[in-house]
Amino acid sequence: MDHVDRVLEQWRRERPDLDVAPMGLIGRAKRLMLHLSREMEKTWAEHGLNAASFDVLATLRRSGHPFSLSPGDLIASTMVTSGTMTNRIDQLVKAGYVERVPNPDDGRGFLISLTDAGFQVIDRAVTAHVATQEELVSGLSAAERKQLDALLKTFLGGLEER
Amino acid sequence: MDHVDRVLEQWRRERPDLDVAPMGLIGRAKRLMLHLSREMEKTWAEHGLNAASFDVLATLRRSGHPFSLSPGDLIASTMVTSGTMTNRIDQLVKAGYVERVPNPDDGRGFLISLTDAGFQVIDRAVTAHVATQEELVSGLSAAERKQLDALLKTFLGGLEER
DNA sequence: CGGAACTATCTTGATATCAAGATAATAGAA
DNA sequence: TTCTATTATCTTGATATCAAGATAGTTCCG
Repeated sequence: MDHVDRVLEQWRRERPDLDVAPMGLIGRAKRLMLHLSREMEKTWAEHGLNAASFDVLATLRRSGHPFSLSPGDLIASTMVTSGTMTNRIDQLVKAGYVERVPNPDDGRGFLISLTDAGFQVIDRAVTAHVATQEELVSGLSAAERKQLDALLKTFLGGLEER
Repeated sequence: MDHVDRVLEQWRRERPDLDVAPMGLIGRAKRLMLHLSREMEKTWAEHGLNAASFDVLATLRRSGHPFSLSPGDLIASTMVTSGTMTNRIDQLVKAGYVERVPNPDDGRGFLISLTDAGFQVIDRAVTAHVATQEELVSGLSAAERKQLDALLKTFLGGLEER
């Protein structure tokens, strides 16, 4: 009997005409992400980062050498608007973690490039982040993790193929 | 090979020292919630609501007669700060969906009470919302839903019991 | 009873985000 | 080439949120 069960119980009493099973599923997923996000946020904070800055730096880092992507590439990877990305990049430039260099192939744009400091901070942060994630999933057995991952993939696949 | 698989592949190439399996699981859950949230938002918008206002009105509605809770109760249910709740209530008062009445048992506080208009809008909105959720989970079989719900409950239980 | 500690809510100031529009450069058709 | 449509990015204005502090009322100890 968790929080979601109590919510469903209330709805069944008040609106017995509704089938609230999908609400339970989605409600648990939402609440789960809330917990996970808050825990991961702590790890990022230990490295002076937050979800936004980690997201951008990690995208650059994992893209491999020369650790440079256009704002447009970053927007596509991170699913935020252009205004949001401009703001994120401004802050990372101010922190000295990335540089804006003119895009040699397109005079309208820039390439956002990890600095040495940026590379170092994200490499340390991602190591800690992976350890935090391992800790967060430690309540599930290996079999459960595999099963859950497969179900999430199926679910996500149905939504992304539209 | 979905978006998350591509991210993991990049990390395995760049940081083969890291075990990124938990990142895959959490990444899929996050991306799933992003899709689900955006779809549910559309339904709320059709009723002039958003996630915040739906959240408050639904909490009042499912609490049952007399559809009144204190701001403190609403804060506890919705996991937001007091400043956020004050703002949400202000907007709902302005929209005519709730009223602030002095709490007869505690002179410091108020009770937030659904108006008739508020009751009607949330009752219609929640009906549509449940239909949207049913549609969103339709890519999973009944057995898959049950299995997923059980795994999420286990996962969430491990995190909430701390 | 009187005052210290606590509680409920609101206020303030800062931040992140988005949608829509502005700006500047590129690409493609005639 | 030259004009138009498109694209990449930044700017602007509005909104939601949070953390920290202010305010007013309640509780409880002595």
